[in-house]
Amino acid sequence: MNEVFEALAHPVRREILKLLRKRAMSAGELAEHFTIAKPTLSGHFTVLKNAGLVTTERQGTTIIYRLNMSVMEEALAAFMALAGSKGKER
Amino acid sequence: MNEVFEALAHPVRREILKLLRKRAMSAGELAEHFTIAKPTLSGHFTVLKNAGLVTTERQGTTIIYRLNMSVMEEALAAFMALAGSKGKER
DNA sequence: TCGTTATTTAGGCAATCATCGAAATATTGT
DNA sequence: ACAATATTTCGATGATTGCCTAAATAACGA
Repeated sequence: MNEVFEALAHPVRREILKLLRKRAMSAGELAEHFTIAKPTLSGHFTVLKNAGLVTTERQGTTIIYRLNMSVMEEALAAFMALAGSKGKER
Repeated sequence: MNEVFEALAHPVRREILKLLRKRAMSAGELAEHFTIAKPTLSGHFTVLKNAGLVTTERQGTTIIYRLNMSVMEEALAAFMALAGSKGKER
């Protein structure tokens, strides 16, 4: 879970998650939304992947990134445990 | 909000928040729960304070730290926006 | 005012992070 | 086999982080 919180600590990585929330995208498509160099972005992808927040699938020469909702929800639950919300309230 | 996510990225800082969730505590009381040096802990306090996650109040020679629930809830809302939960679901 | 307690600030150091350009790898089409 | 495209890995660099010890600050009581 620590890796998840560390992954969320960078604004670019949070923006990536936000984009993937709408739909899965290739690395190149994601890159169009940022001005930083591709190798830098690729590093961010790796952090998100290691945290389990995204999964990848190769499609020909492109690699599709998609959000891993189950880990996102686990993270949300962990955050709720911190914030004090019971998380089970009707 | 970026400062909040950065503050949450360190396990010691998350543990501090967890402790403060139960009750407000002085810096010294908090320090009893950790093995790291007090100046190091003091640095973590500063990060949490700058993020708005905690507030302080001096009581004589001790300084009381307490959780700032409103910021915690804002952070939770921001997280929900990422995780895709609508946050208003019954 | 002096000594004690609580906490923070200062200074230094090693490790990690974010970034880049260049090079490597993988896949597809010709 | 080669060229083109998509993406990652490598290697370097400057900035930031986390940690420590020592010193400074703040408040109190004798």
